[in-house]
Amino acid sequence: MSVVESQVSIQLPDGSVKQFPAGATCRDVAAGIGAGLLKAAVAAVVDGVVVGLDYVLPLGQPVALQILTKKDPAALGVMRHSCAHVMARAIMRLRQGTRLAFGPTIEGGFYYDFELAEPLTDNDFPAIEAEMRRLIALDEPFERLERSLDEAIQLCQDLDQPLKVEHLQSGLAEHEQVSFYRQGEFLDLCRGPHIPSPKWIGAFKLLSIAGAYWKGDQSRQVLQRVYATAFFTQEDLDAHLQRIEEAKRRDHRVLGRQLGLFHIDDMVGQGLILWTPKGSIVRQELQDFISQHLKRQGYSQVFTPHVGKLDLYRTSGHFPYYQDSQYPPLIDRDQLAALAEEGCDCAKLSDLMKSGDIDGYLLKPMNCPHHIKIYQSQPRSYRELPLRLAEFGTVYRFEQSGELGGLTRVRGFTQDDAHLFVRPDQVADEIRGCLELVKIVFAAMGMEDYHVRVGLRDPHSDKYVGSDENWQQAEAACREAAATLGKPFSEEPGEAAFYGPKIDFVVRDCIGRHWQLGTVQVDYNLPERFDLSYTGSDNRPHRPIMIHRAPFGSMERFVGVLIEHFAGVFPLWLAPEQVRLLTVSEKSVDYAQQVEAEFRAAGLRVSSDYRGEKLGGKIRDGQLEKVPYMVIIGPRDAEAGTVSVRDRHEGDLGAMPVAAALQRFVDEIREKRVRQVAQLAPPPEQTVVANEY
RNA sequence: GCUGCUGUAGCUCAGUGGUAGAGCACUUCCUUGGUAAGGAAGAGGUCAUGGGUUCAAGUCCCAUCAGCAGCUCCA
Repeated sequence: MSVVESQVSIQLPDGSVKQFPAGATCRDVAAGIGAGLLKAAVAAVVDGVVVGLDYVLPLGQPVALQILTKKDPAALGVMRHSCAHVMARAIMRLRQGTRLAFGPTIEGGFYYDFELAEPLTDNDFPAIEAEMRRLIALDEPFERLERSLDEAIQLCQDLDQPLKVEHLQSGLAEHEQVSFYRQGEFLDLCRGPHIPSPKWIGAFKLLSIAGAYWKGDQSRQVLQRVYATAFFTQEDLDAHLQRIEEAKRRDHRVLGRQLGLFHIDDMVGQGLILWTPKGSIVRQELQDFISQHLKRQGYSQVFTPHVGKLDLYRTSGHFPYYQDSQYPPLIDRDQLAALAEEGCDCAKLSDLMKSGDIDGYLLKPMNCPHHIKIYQSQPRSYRELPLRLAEFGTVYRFEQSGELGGLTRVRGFTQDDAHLFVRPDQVADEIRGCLELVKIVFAAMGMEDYHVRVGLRDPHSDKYVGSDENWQQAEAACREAAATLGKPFSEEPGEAAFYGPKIDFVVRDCIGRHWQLGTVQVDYNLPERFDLSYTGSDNRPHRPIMIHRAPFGSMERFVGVLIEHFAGVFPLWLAPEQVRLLTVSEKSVDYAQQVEAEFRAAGLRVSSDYRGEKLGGKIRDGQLEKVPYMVIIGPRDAEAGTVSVRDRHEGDLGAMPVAAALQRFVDEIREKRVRQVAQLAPPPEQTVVANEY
């Protein structure tokens, strides 16, 4: 063995190379660099992999090594996972017989899944937190143990941890060696890495409790998941909790009620949105905006009904493929009566419906079948294509009750839908046109924070319709078009629609949830199912290709996301109430009414506050109701023919002639100016370290 | 759909098995004022719904409905 091979050789981030004797750990390296670094060291990165300080460095070839301190985003992830161990240890001490599942680091914190005889509630949090604080104060080190697979299985059996045993036998069966981490009496199967000791856990808090299926499988038992977070300092934790509070305040469900934008009523039904006058204005402005662009791009507006016969959806595939997520069909009254007469039970009825032996109507789950029938209503020539049919079409889907919430997941919603019937040579251009529209919409809202996802077929699933060849063509077309966007995009198998691949636009809301908004989908299958054709220049029939697209997704979801995006402060052109007139006292009401009439005649959405309140109180009310402009009118204004304009963002702008104020408002509306997008302070950076097997 | 929590005035929320509460909003009166809360009085309730326990239930138990968090799903 040469000298080089019997030594550890490392390269530090500054490029310098150092040698250490065999068996050296990352801690030894830190110590070799300096006592200060040794004291500050939390973990290390070796050749790009985050490891603990006790990691024994390999002999031979030099490795890149970086010591992590709490300033490094990856260190936060390591510490949080260690805190998850402390939490699990505390719960096991408080609850005998607790079975451990998984406890990874996630964005913003960590969780741990448990199987317990008696469920935990958040009333248990103080006791758990107190026990955790006690355990942290003991400052016992995290100690790594390596075991062979068989030893590990035996160990977990001895520890009475059946979930860990199962995981070792199934998920980790191909591993020869696995690792455990010990802290005091607590021993847990874990890949690591961990912080050296819990003294690094500066501040933590248990946040919530929820159910989660074992291994994410709906057919397995439900475990209890405890969510929590941890930071190196109390200040960071406080800031984090403050961000959560701030995010709650701009939740569209909260703002929607405060600002009177929409209402959901038990008597109408779950997930069915009632648009109030104010919310309707926002929606109508958006629809008008998109309609303008549709006209420019050569779309034809159509209207179709809310129901269609079952056969239509049998042909399209919606009824057989997605029965569970549809409202049950509406059945012909006489047919139903006749069946009842025969003593037909519900199960039989359901079978008859499936087999097509009785007919009925379905609340439409999608608009495409209706649009297809418009296409088919007359013979089509290649000269007519592309035919672009657009509709603000309302569709109904019976989403699982646990999924519903606010405007973002509902049972009835209106898509800004369109279907393009195109020749093969037009597909690429038309997809690009659709993407262009999406870009226009997002740019108009000042929405920069979205990502593009190309949804492909899951090769292992059989939920898709159509030939392999069609799918390959369509997927290639989507990839190609997405590449022209100039934004990085991800390819995600399993995210395709059942009839074709798609390009989705995904945004994040204020509490970190991701929502799919706009979508563009290429479809070779529905044209085939409906036997669509057009006459080509060769005077022979050809099959068109369909493109489904909805740049807003649905009006409901889009408005919900917009409420949060603007934190309820809409740009002037969208604001339900654009200008509010406030009188300084009742002496100025007559003049204010003249101004009000003038503003209204110019098309502004004006309201007035002529109450006998003091001006400060009226301003406060207007500000809380997020009115973009308040126009204050007092005796001085009546005298001079002016108004005093108060801008929600900038405050008092001073007195100006009525015409000047009007011009300002009209210009801002015409330009659809977006003046301010609400930003939440960014959280401290954390790299999520994969610390679960 | 699953697990857990919650449901009291329009809103935000107190409420110990024994007479239903507060703040804000609302109505009326007083106040007539210049850029984030002037004062007073009044009105407002089937304590989500349906059962049960109890002399007595907003409070304890069960079911249903709905909301929230998460899981699973999302054409």
